[in-house]
Amino acid sequence: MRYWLMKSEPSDVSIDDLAKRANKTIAWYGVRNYQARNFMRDQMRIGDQVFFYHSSCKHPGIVGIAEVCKLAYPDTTQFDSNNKYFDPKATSEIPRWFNVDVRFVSKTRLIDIKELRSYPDLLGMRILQKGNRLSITPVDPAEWKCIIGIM
DNA sequence: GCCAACGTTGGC
DNA sequence: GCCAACGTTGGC
Repeated sequence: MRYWLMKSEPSDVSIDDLAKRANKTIAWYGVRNYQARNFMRDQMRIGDQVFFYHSSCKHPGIVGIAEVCKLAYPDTTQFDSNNKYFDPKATSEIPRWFNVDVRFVSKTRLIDIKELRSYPDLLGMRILQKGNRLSITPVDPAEWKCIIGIM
């Protein structure tokens, strides 16, 4: 089982939105970066644990835990010309973008980026590197354990 | 709203 | 296949 950190803009989908959904589940649609796509498509397995991270907002940081509950399949938004994630180069025969489904596990207190930076054991996290923009990043087990420990 | 960092695009 | 230009991300 692997651990991940997945960013979402709370104005789009927040941890509360996830908790309120039917089955507490949502498709992680809208990823348009190949590296992040590959993580979902090639590496994520059912049961993988996810830190749910709020980004591009007033209080960026980890706000909850989710888990992968469905393996990657084509992101339906790529085929919808009315959707902002529409990709004219994608076809149902050759889809370009994939997403997993994630299920709500729990809310946590906000662990903001400043606090994350305050723990030496976490300084290697991808999310803390300058210029990092990847919306999905692996979290190593020691880092996961450390963060769970401070919750 | 600024702007550094980075991924993608497209002309050559 | 290089690389400049461009668009986007995301913390601040």
